[in-house]
Amino acid sequence: MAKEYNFREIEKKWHQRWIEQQTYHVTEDATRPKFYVLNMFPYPSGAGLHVGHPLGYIASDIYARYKRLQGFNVLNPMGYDAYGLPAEQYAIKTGQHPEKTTFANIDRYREQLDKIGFSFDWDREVRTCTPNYYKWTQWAFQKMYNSYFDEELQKAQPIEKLIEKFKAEGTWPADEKEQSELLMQYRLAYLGETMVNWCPALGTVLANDEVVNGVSERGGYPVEQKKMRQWCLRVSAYSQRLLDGLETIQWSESIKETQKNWIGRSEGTEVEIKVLDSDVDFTIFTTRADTMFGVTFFVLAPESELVDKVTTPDQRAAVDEYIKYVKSRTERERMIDHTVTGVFSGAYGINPITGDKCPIYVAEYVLAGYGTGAIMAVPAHDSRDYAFAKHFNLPIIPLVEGADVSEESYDAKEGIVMNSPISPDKSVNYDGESLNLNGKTIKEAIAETKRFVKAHNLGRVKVNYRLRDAIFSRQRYWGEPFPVYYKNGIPQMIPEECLPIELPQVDKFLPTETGEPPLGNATKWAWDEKNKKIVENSLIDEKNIFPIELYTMPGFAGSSAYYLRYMDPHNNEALVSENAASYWQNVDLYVGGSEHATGHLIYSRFWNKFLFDLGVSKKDEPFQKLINQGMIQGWSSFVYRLRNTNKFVSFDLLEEKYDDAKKKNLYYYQGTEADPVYADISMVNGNVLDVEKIRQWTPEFRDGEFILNQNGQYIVSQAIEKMSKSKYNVVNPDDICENYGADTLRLYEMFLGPIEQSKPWDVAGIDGCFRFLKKFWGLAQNILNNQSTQNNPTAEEMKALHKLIKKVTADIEEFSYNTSISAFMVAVNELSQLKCANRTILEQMVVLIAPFCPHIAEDLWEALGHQTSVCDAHWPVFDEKYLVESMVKMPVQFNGKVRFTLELPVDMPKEDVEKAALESPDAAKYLEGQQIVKTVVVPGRIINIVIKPL
RNA sequence: GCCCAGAUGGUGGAAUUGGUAGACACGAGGGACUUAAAAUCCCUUGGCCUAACAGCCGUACGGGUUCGAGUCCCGUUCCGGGCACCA
Repeated sequence: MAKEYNFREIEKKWHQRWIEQQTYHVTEDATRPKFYVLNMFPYPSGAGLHVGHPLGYIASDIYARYKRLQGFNVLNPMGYDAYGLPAEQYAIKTGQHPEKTTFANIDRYREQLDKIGFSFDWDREVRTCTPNYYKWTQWAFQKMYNSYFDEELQKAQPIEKLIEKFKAEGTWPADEKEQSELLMQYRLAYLGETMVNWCPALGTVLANDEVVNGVSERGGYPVEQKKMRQWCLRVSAYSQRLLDGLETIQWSESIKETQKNWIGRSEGTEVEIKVLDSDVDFTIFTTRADTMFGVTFFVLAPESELVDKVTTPDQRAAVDEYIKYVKSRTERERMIDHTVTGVFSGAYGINPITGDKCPIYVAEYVLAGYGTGAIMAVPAHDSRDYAFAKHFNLPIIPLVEGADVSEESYDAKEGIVMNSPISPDKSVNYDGESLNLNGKTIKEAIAETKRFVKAHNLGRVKVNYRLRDAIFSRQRYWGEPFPVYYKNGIPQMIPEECLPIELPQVDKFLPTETGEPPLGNATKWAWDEKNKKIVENSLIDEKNIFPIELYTMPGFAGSSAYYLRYMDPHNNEALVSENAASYWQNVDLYVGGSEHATGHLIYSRFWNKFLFDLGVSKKDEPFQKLINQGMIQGWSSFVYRLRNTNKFVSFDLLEEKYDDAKKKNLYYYQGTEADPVYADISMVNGNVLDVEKIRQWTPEFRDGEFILNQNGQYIVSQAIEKMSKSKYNVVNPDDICENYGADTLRLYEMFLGPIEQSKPWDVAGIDGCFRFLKKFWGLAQNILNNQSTQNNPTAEEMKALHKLIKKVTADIEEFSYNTSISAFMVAVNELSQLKCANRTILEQMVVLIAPFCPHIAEDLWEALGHQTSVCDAHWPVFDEKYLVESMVKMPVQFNGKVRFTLELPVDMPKEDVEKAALESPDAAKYLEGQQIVKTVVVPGRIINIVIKPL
């Protein structure tokens, strides 16, 4: 009697066995090559795992298991990004300590993850909020504080070197405060008085990547610009290295492109501009040095310090008023509204190339934070300058032959230069040379102008980056505390041997009444410098006892170097030991969402490059290959409530109108507008709502009146959206494990489509994967129960097997798991048809499927008489000879006919191909007793002979 | 506006990278087994025209290169992602 496929029993058995035998425990092993597979670790949210989470974990687990079968020593760890806003907000609401909820969520995650059968080495788990982990986050911060970026060496150096340099130059100030201020301009972690994104609703500052379209990424609250003293990381120092590094790693083009845009390198020229009748001068930055002859005005950013110096007394009032207006506008308003505004400063700048005096304006379209905060305006060839010139009626000088600038500017960087100069006397002579660009291409003209500017000391060639330094402090409780105290307002690092500085207990997680961050609520948060310990605030005397920093670190602090900690998670002496770092090097395969392109993936690369400069990390780039798994979306369902009533109307009864102003459809029922309300997907079958179920769901529906369509059904509308608790469209993996088993879940998630693609979750296809596993199990049972001693696989069996080995191996390497699963389905069908009874074939099949379906593989492996785990088997090696032994490929049945393919020499003429094919002994076998319906010859390659029985 | 990636049956998606378009799966239809259902197995399933064989048309749209194009080139439309007053 063949055993049934009882996945519940099988999976339970092997989950236990894996724990008992420590199957996934990894240690450094110099005799084997390493392979490091990593998933972006999750933030443990209260909603638990949904079916989208495991997608990346399954994909990487398959690869990890595959690599292990190939003989690699594979590190495949998992942990938790445990600091986060939701836990803190929950704490504010309930008073429940964030650690408590976070740990409860982690337990739930772990339980769910364990069901899916991952090969994680849980001994290496990290949680960013535990002191033995964040000790090293604090440590790295202190190292950054004590380092600067040496432009010449292009790497971080100890700050002492810089002090020595200043001393040698004689520029080292005697005053301690001045020393601190000077060094702050160089430290990689520094206190900076900068414009920050301040979010009043969240009560904290945000990094640039945390602000989307002028509102906070989390919650969508307004964000304003505010000048504050904050900890910052000098990420911008590494701009060039971050850019160069992209060339050395295997990431998708689109994500590299996103990072390139974010870093925003632009090569240009800085030119010094003298202000007429004044000793003030300023610098402008341009990438279009060729357009110097077309400058008709200059523009300063409203926030620029130059505005004050340049403004003439008679324009003072107008300028002040304009600045006031600019300050009143939020970041969001400035982003959406691009109407031309500006004011004349009263001053004139002298164009060093033409000698012309041009008015200096102040306008908000010039940004203070980029370049020098001052530009030269060339209205003919820049659309923004053009709009400004038209508005203020300023001259426009075209510089490119054939360019029509009567209606719009000509921004393209193509064409032949003219009017440069417009007449010989319009080009200033420097040391006997004056610039003439006429007749040159724009490219040549840029190069020539750069040379000229440099040669005559009018400015310099300069590379600018858009990448800004990262704001590194947050006014929150649930984050890493800074190991910093203040002595007379000067920051001091708490000695390294005293780390970690543990997050203090507070009774309230809100800011204090005086507006201090939540850590201001701590009563024991002062530093005893002499005794090197944390003491009560009340003891602060500014002599021996000093206040400790109240800010905490942002979310990306703990997630920036976690991959290094996995290498050596229990080490108390170092972030990672020399030995472990040398062995594991860096992550070979990193799997995670592309939404981290300008956040985590930049910070992590920066952090790693810094640690690389320190010699702690062994590779300049942390993640060699990156795969971005797509999002699994959910089907959200909506019911429609008539406005200001408790009536819900079936979707097909509603009238649809498009609203131009809101750019969306509005719905009406007998003239009353109906508003969509989320309905939980568990209450919807197809697109029909279970009215009784929804009545029991929440009070708002209980007494609702449901207006049904003529079939007596309530139809919902559906939309594909991101899976989220608040959209009530979450599908949970536990139910699938319960009903089909983890192996089916793993198979199905991979079978859904290419990993990198986003797709809506749809259970419809899951039966196909489940059926396949049952078939495979059935085939295996037949083989295992076969008593015959003959043990030689037939040529056909070997062909089916090796076709599979070839396909699966190639597909796994390319992460094309869906097609390799198809190949399995074909192979199992073929072997079933061949009535395969061979244990060797089965054995190899089991190894091939082990990465995908580890539970069933383990069970069959054991049934085949093996004592060890299938994880320690060897990946089958493909052998060409089983495929080319015959010229005839496996015949394919279709439409009641049989089709087969012959491979023939490439350069054989068409007629000969046909003749050779029909006469070949291989074909003869198949052609006997058959009628040839049709032959199709693909020149020089393949011939298809379609046959049917006579 | 700029940059990137896409568009293939009723559906999810294959196609050895220029060589039989639609693998595999879902769904649908038909059949077998069964008292019945579930489960399982077999057949059909891009469109048109056919009793059937055969034939014609088909990879968003319009051109082009090629013996041969889903794949390469030019143009258009649509969807997704990133950046967005960055000089």
